[in-house]
Amino acid sequence: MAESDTGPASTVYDPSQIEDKWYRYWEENDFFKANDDPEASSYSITMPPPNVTGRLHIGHALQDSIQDALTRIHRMKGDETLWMPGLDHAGIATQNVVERKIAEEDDLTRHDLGREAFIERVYAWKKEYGDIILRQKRTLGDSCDWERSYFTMDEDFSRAVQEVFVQLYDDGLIYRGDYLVNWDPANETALSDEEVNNEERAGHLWHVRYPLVTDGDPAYVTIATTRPETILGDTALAVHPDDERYQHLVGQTARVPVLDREIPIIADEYIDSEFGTGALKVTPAHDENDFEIGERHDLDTVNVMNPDGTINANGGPYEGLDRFAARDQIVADLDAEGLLADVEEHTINVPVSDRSGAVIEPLISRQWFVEMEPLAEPAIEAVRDGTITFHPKRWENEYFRWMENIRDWCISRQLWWGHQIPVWYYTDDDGNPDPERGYVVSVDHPDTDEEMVQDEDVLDTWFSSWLAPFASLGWPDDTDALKTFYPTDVLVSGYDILFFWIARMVMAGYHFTGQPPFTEIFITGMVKDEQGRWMSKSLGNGIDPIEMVDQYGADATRFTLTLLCAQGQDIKLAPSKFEMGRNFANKIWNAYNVFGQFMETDAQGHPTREYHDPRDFEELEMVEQWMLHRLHTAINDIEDALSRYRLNEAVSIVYDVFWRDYCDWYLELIKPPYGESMDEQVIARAASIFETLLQLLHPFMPFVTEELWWKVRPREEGEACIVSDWPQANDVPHDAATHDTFAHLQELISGIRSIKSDYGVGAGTEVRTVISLPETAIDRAEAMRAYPGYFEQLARVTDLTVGHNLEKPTASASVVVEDSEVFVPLKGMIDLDKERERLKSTIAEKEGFLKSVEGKLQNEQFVTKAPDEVVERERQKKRDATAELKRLRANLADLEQV
RNA sequence: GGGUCCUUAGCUCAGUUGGUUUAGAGCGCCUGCCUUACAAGCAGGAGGUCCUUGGUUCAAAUCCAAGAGGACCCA
Repeated sequence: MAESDTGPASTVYDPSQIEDKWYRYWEENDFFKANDDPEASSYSITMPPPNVTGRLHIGHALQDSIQDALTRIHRMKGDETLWMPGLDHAGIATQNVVERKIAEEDDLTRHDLGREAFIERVYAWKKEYGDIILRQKRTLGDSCDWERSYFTMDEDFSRAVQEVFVQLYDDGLIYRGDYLVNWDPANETALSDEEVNNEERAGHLWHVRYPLVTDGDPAYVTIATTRPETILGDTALAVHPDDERYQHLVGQTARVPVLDREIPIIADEYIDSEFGTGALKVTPAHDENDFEIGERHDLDTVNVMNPDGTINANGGPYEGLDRFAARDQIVADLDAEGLLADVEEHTINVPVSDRSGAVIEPLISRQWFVEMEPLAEPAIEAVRDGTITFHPKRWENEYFRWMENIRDWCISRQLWWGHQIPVWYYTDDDGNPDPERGYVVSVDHPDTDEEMVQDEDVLDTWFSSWLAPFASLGWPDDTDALKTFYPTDVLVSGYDILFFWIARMVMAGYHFTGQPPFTEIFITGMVKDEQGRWMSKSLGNGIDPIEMVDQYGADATRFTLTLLCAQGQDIKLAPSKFEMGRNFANKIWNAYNVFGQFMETDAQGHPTREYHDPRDFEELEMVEQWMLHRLHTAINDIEDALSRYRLNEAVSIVYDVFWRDYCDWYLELIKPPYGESMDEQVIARAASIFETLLQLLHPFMPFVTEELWWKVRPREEGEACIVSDWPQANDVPHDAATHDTFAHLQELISGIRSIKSDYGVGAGTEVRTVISLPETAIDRAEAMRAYPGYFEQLARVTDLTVGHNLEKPTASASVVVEDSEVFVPLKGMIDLDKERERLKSTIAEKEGFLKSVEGKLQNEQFVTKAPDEVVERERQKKRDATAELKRLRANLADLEQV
């Protein structure tokens, strides 16, 4: 915070004074509520349901800022608008945090508690953190329909999940089997391919000698492995059939080192003769490629690992050792026995659990899978034919690549927290599932006399959240909510969950509803820290959005994030960035006072009477006409930016028109002299334009705009900014000719200010100014004569002479603006050398410009091939520059004579 | 190994389908201002081989190719 020694007149905007008040007001008036009305023109967004593991992070704030802006815009446009909130149970992540909590607080494991008691603890956690997150979203100003809020473990939602499982099973798309899966030994559960990341790590390539059973030369086959512990599960050695080095060995038998088990030597095309020694050990139970080789050659499958990553009884002497301890021990033993031929440094790709960070073990396990290819087909087609569009478009490539190479989805998890799989087993006498007797797939307990037990495992979290767009609206029932709001309009999310969630939702949408879940996909960049690193708890470099709201205000936080979010680029963020938004909110707040201080208001600051019909724009001053034209243009530009999902552009347009045009020029000019009052008509128009600007700003800065909305004129109860009509460009009068004249005048004023600054004449010092125009510029001259006050107000020009082809007064500084010349007599203050330098540098600049324009025009190719309008534009530039140069040189020559 | 993105002012980044002056913003910097809305502000300034090299074109920050550096995704 900068220390402030400002006087009592200083009014600093304090967001904390008003934000809660307005949020409560909006909620109490049901403004966020969407009505089911299948006939209505509707707009809907499914909020990516945050998971209940923790607090909101800055990425949520970014995505919410965008979604809420879209929501508010469409609400103002009169659409029946629904922003659908929800919470995700986040199976494995939530189970992890609760396990950690009970370990820390009570020194218990979930097994100590038992399933039921543990689930109770998870629900307690969910209650606490779910509430925190929803409260935090309110703090941001999210205008979602909270009454519809769902949780993926709710009864209704769970029912949808179970129905989907049954339906897919009936469709023949769910199957169960023993396959090699990604096993997370820390969580002791299977994971999907998407939950596994490959990391490059420094490792070793151990060359190991496998003794041949048959005597002879050589006595060994040497293989290379990166995971010696898997030697325990070897069931063959393999070489390439064309590899001459090994052909004679095929069909022989080798001995597994350390264990002394006998295994065959086989030939398989898969072997890469170039890698390692060209001979491969085959461990079907612990390697995907080996598994396939095993299938082809009908090899034994020996699993040597327990679910917790320790070696099991098949590992003989190594039983009970952790896999990495076993690795070290085996290497040591091999070395001792002289079976370790070589050790190389080797970079290996290690699969790592996205959740626990543990090294993943490929393990054969009985799991449930979804066959994905049939689901992918319509999802691919929808993007291909443009039914669904990505913004930015390039993400389509990622989507296609994944969809077209899709692999079956392992959906069962050996966890307690989640949707229990709707599969029921017949039991044996002890009440345990009897594998011989089979199972029934059913949402409810099958309708039989005997007791059946449900599958203990739960479903992958994403197997529920992929249903969000329709399950949140009541599917599988054919509800009015579904009819009104489904398909939804746009999905806003980060690319980190493109496959996990977004792509799967498209598949689910088509398969279960026959429709796309949404038609636009807005992919945001990710928020990184100042150095471009991912924000993480371990690095402690995260930015807490709620802290930012406390410090800078929700409006500032939202504004800044939206402004920085350009077309899917990652955002490097530092807390200081929010100053931009805070300063802007403060600017808006203070701008109101310019005219607001002259309004008659009640104790709340609300006007007590209507000043003017805001649509009556008769007899406008030049600056007012100019301002309206700027506003008109801005509305059009914003609309255009929004249609292309360029929210950062929209925000930047409204920022500029508010600050640069409305505040810097318009307000400065309508401000009355000290002590005088403001004309009522002027107040009314200022308030009216301000009102429209508030509406344009509202979707991005809802609080400060709502607060001021009530201060610009008397309102009926409920006539809030949030539900006001979105501004239409054509409702704003616009006159391009006046606009141009004023724009020219702005340049002249800037010129005068520039001269004053260059000569150290205080901005407040009064000066005389002569403006010379060509005879043809009669209208412009008249306009300037009509508004000498503009020059006085903005440049302290107290004596303005406007004429045609006027003489330059002696000892004056000059600027040339297009066809106009501005002379500021500065008797006694002018420094001739300095003025010469000024003019010379301007001339040099202009000459360079003229030269480049002439270069183009002298190019015959350009003149013949470029479009006429482009050539004409260049010719105009040449004429203008030539004329300006003439005046500049004349001014210089004039100086030389002194 | 395959793919995507990024490289523009001291810093962080905008820059639509190539042509609006010789490229913009915020922050920072320099000068002057507590000018009765705002010092979280106002006015005026300085500051750029648009990564490099080729190519396409009348015209390239923008399109194409190669290279350099960085980030990410997939295998």
